[in-house]
Amino acid sequence: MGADEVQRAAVRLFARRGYAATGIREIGREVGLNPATLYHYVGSKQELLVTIMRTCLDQLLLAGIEAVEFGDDPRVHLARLVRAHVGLSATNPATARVTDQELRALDTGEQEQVLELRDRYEALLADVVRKGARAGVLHARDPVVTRLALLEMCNGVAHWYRPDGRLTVRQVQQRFVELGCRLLGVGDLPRAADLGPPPRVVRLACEPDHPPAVTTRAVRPTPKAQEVT
Amino acid sequence: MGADEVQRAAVRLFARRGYAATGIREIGREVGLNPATLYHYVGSKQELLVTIMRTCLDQLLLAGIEAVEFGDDPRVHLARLVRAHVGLSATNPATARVTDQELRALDTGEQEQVLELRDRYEALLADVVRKGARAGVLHARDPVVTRLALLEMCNGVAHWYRPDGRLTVRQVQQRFVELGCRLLGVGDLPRAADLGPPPRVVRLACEPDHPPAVTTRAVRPTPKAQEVT
Amino acid sequence: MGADEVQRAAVRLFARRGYAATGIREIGREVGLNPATLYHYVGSKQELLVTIMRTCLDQLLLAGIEAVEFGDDPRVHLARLVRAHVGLSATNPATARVTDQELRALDTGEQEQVLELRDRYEALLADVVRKGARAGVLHARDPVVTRLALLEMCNGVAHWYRPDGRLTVRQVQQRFVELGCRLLGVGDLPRAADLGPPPRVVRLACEPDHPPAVTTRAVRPTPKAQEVT
Amino acid sequence: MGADEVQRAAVRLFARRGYAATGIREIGREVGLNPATLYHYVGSKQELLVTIMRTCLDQLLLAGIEAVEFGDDPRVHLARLVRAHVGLSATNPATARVTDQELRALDTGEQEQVLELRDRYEALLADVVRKGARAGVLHARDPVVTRLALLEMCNGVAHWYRPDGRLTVRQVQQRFVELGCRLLGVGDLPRAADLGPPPRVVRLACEPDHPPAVTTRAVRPTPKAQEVT
DNA sequence: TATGAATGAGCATTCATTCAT
DNA sequence: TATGAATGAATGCTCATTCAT
Repeated sequence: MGADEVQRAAVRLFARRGYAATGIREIGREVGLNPATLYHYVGSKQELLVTIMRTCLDQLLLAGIEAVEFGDDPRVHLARLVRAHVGLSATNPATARVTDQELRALDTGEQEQVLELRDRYEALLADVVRKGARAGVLHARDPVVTRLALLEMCNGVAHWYRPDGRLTVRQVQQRFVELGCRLLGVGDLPRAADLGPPPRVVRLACEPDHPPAVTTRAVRPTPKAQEVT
Repeated sequence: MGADEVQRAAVRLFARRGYAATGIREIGREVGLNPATLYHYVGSKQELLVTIMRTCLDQLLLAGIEAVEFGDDPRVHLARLVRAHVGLSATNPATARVTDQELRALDTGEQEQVLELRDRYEALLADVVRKGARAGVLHARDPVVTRLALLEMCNGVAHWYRPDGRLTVRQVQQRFVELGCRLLGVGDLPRAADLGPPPRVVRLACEPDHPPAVTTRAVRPTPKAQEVT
Repeated sequence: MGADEVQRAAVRLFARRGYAATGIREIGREVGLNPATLYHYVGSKQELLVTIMRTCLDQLLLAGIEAVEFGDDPRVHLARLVRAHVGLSATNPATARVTDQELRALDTGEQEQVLELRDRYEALLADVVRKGARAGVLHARDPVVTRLALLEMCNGVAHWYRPDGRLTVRQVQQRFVELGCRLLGVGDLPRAADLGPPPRVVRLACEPDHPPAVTTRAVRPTPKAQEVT
Repeated sequence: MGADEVQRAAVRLFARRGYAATGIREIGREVGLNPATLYHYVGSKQELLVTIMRTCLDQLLLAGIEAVEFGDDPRVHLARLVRAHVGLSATNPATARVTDQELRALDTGEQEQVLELRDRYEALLADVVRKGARAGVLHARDPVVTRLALLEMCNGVAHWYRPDGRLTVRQVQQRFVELGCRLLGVGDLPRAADLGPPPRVVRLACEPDHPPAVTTRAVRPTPKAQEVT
C-alpha cells in the first residue's frame, strides 16, 4: 500500500525484463493492484521510470560530492568515489541496473534532465583523474579511456552482485577500491583508515527486497568459477 | 537486398531503442521493405535477435579460443583475450551492445543456448586467471571479482566507443591490454611483439555502418573530457 | 455548495464538449469537488443530464402553454410561442443547447420520457399552425415543413446568441416574432401591445453564469458580419 | 471493402450516437472488420472525422460559390444559396448532421481549418444579404439575425429530413426557397425558371445508404403531424 | 459531507504475424 | 519476391462508480 511498493515492483520487473517489455498490468499484479489503481500512485509509466532513475542518480551524485569533499588527495578522492559508487550499486543492484540501462526509454525532455545528473556525477571522477594526473599521483596513459573503463567496471557491479551471495557490500567495496587504484597506477594504496568516514550506504526506497535473478551478466556461469568465491 | 541488410537495420534499432521497443515495422521502414516482406528473410523477430547474438558470441568464442592457443604464458593469454574482446566490441559496438543487453528478451530455450556460448567464453578467462594465479604470474586478491570487473570493463567498450572518434580500434586494444594487466597485477607487461599475431578483427555482417548515437554510456559528457582524447 | 452548482458546471461542460466527452472528474474539478463527492449531489451522470433536460423542457412546455392561453387568434399564439421559445433559449443558451443535442445520450427509457415532453411542446405549435391555416390567417404552402423550419430557427438561437453580445434577449425576441410571422405569411403583424403580457423569461437554475464560447454555430465568422450587428 | 465503406459506417454511427460515444470497435463491427484492420483505411478516429467534415464543407463551399456565380441579382443568389444548401443537407443528412455538430470534437488545429471552410461559406450568404439590403431588394430589419436564422433553418433540414419520407429533395428545396424569400422580404419570388441551372445535387461518398433514425429533431412526433405531410 | 482507494469495463491504438495474391 | 489486407492479443490509460473511513 503506497507508492514505494509500486516503485519496488516496477524496479524488480524493469530490471528483469526491461522497461519496454514490462506492462502496467504486470506491475499491478505484482503488488496485487488493479492496473487502474496504479494510477493513483503514479502519473504514468514514464513518470514512474523517471522517478526511479532520479532517485538513484540523485543519491549517486550526493554520494559522489561527499566523496570528494574529504581531504584533498586525489588518490583518496578516487578511492572514496569508487567506494561510494560500488556501495550504492551493490546495495541497490536492481535500481542501478534500471538507471543504467533504460535511459533510451525516456523521451527527449526527460532524458536530458536525467543525463545531466549522470554527467554531473561523471564530471566529479573526471576532475579527480585530471587533477591526480597533473599532480603526478595518478598514472594513466590515457586518462579518458581509463576513466571510462573504471566507470564501466563500477557500473558492472550492479550486473552481477547479489546481496545473498558470498560477499558483503563492504567486501566488494574494498576489492574495488584496490582495483580502481591499480587501474590508475596508485602504487601504495591508501589504508582504509585514511579514507575517512565510510559513506552511509543508502538503501533506496525503490530497491526491491529480492532483486530478480540476473540473466544479464552473472556469477552464475561455470560451477568452477563459483567455487572460487 | 538480403538478410544481412535486415540484420543491420535490426541491430541499429535494437541498439538504439532496445529489442522490445523496436517494431518490425520500423525495421522494415529502415530497409524500405513492407513488414510482411521481412518475413521472407527472417523467421520471426525472436529468431532475428537470436541470429544476431549467436553471430556475435560465436565470433567472440572463436577469437577467445585463438587467444589462448598461442604459447602458454597466462599473462600472454590474458592480454590476448583482452585484445580480442576489445577488438570485437570496438569493431562491432552496436552488435556487442545488443548481445550484451538483450539476453532477457529471449525466451527460455534460446536463452539457454546463447548463455552457454557466453559462459564458454567466460570460462576461458576464468581459466587463465586461475592458472595465472596458481603460477604466481597474475596477482588478484579476489580472482572472481577481478575477473568480473575485467569483463565488465571490456564489455563497456561497446557502450562508449565510436568508430568515428579519436581512437582507432588498435589504440583502444593497446590501452585495454595495459589496463587489464594492471588489474591483474602483471608487473612487467608483455611487449606487443610477444603477444603473437594480432587477432583478425572481424567486422560482423550484422554490424550497421553507422551505429546509432549512444545515449547510454557516453564520452559525450563534459567537453573537457572530450578534448583529452 | 449544492446541487445547482454541480448542474451549472455540468451544463457548461456538456455544452462545450458534449455529454459523452465530459468526464465526471471534469465536472468535479469545475466545482472544486472530489469526483466521489459529486455522488452526494447527483445519482449518476445520466441522471444529471436527465434532470437538466427536464428542467429545460418543463419550462419550455409551461411557457408554451401560457403562450396559447391568451386570446384565440392563431397569429397571436404563433407570435407568443416564438417569443417564449426564443426568450428561453436566449436566456439559457447552454442549457437549451444541451437539451437539444444530447437526446441521443439518454438510454431508451429516459429518452422516451424526455421526448414526450418535447413532442407535447411541438404539438402546441403544430396546433396553432393547423388552426391558423384553416382559419386563413396563416399561409403556409407546406405547414409541416414550415413548422419544422420555424422550430429549427428558434432552436438555433441557442447556437449563436451570447448574453454579452450586442442584442438583448428582448430584441432577439422581437426580431424572431417578425421572422416567424414572415415565415407563416402573416401579413399585418400584430402589434406588440396586442400580444398580451410578455412571458416571464425564466433563468434556469442550471444555466451557468458564463456560458462557454460557442464553436458550433457562431456569429464569430467574418469581421464584416460582426460589424453589422 | 474500402475507405468509403468505413466512412459511411462512421457517419452513420457518429450521426446516431455522436463522435465521442462511438467506439472504433463499433465502426469495425458495422463494416465487419476487426478494429485493427480499420487502421489500414484510416489514420485515426480524429482523422476519420476530419475527412468527413472536410468532404462535406468542401462540397458546400463549392456549391455556394456556384450559387452566387449565376447572374447578379441578390434575390437570385439568395434563392440559389438556399437551394444548394438544402439540396446538400437533404441528400446527405447524416453527413451534414455530423459536420454541424461535431466541431467540438476536433482538437484546436484541425478545428480551425474546418471552421475556416465553414466561415468562408457563411461569408457568401452574408455578402448576398448585405448587397441585397443595400440594393433594396432584400428587406431585413436586422440582417445579421436574419442571416443566422436562415442558416439554422437550412441546417435544420439535416435534423428532420428523411430520404424515404414523403418529400423529395427537390420539393424541400422549393419550399425552402420560398421560406428563405419570405424571411428576407422578397415580395415577388423569382420563378424557378429564372434561378438558372439547378445545382448538381451531390451525394457524398461518406453518406450512408440508410441514415440512422433521427432522435434529435424529428417529424416523428404526433401522428397527426405526420399525416399532414 | 467529504475523500482516497479501489475496480471492471472500456478506450484508441499498436503489436507480431499470416496469407492470398 | 513482394505486398495489402487481415487479425487476436496486448498496449498504456481513462471511465463511471462504489465504499470504507
